[in-house]
Amino acid sequence: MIESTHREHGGASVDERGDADLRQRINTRFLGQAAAGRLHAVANTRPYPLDPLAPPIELVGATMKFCANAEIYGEGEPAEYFYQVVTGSVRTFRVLRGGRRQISGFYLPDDLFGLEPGDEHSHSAEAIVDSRVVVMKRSTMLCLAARNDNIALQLCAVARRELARAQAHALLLFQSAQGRVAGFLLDMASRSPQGDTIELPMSRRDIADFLGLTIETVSRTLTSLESEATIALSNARRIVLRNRLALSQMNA
Amino acid sequence: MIESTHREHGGASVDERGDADLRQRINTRFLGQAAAGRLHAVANTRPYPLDPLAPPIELVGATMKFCANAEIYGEGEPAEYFYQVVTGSVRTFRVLRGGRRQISGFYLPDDLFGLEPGDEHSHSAEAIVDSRVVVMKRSTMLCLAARNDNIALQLCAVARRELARAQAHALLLFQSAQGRVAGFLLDMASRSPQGDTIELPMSRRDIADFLGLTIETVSRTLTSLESEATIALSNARRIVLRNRLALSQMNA
DNA sequence: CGTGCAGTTGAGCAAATTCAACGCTTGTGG
DNA sequence: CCACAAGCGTTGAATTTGCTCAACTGCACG
Repeated sequence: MIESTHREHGGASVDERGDADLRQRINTRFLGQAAAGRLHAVANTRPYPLDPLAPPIELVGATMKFCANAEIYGEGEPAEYFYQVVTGSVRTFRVLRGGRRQISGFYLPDDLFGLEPGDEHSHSAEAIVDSRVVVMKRSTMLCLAARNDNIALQLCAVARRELARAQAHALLLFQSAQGRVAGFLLDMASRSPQGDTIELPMSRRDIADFLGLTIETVSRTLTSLESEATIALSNARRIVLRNRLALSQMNA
Repeated sequence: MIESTHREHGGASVDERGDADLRQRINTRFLGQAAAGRLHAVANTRPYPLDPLAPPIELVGATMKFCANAEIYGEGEPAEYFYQVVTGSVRTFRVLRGGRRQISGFYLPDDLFGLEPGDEHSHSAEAIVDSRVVVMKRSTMLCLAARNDNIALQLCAVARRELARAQAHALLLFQSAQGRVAGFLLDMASRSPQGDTIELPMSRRDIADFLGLTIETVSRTLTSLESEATIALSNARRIVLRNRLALSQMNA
């Protein structure tokens, strides 16, 4: 009964094998979530049909589904879990004074996220498109880490990777609009399974809020790059890199 | 003989208790350093008199002295050590295409630095003013960590703090010139021992390269803040916060 | 066949950079 | 002691960049 309720209202579902505590938390979280309607995230938050297939549990945790724009966690909440994208994609962000939004990272399949410097989330996380996410209890991981040095060091490695990502982001923000877009495209391409073809899951607004630009500037920069034959825009969400060298020269 | 050589040419010295391996490395490093003369860091790199007093070793390591603008480590070098500021201050940075420089962080007494995501330094580090720095061998720390879970978790904590710092930096870079300067001042004040009075160790160029602005914009913004009575500039390197509220409103 | 949303394009404007000059302090040498 | 060069910081004017506001296109959905 509880499960059917959150399926109708929450935009998130948990596979059957999740433990009771986790399910409880998920229900309390997502019952109130659809009504939140935060900035830029009001549309398309509809119930999502429960996937009958249980996806493989990659680590200690349960797999959850989030439909597009559903909140995974919110800024200020206690950071009790780690997350890993299975399918789909996720954005993490903060909302600044004046309603502006800073997206701090995009997470694609296999990426880990939710590792916060403190005990509570300094960012919010939302699914960009319908996504499956593995949820791991942080205390369980730390408990394992206490018994297994290797896991502790792996956690360390995750933190360091996240640090590298944040530094790369700062590097992007140092540059001109063209440099930022070029760097973003190169990064996305390096994470894309299809080499030079990028399938963007996120909107222009997301890109703009990640790069610290306006959607107009992002759009103009992309069309300018296309007119120079540096990239090709098959459609708005599908970009092919035609001249990586030119892009890297704009970036660094 | 080796020691006298590096004292004359290197701008760095190591206290007597440093182990032989460390001394060897330091000598090879700093013999060639004075001639490097990198961007923005050519002036005032003279020999520094050896301090006869051995400062307390706070962690597993040796204390070294660096005179103003001396290089502590360089981008691309293997990251074999962690560092902690004892006195003075340190900047870490990368040099971008076109000769621009991105300062990624300022480190004041007690701050740890040199924790890199990979096995080699992704940034360079330089003393801003004459400084004393504790140097700890990374492998020693990791070895300790392997035997002591607590140390492993502490290393994790350091990484997470560094992550928070990088995220805060990205947040700064998202804002207007005024917002960046305001955020910078608030951060420096929060790390200052004297409350509202900030004694800046770094030049306008350093600040500009940290905030992604030009020195002119930094200067203009500061004088503008002073004319609004938000801050007072006793002299160029000494700033007093007069209206923290106004600053925080500009920042977030 | 509208309606609504995402994306693009254009014109005018504000913000920050560039280029240039100037003041202040400091250290050097006559 | 003064003259003077060198750095650092500030100020001004012109230019460039990216933003704001607005219109318009294309596509998906009902």
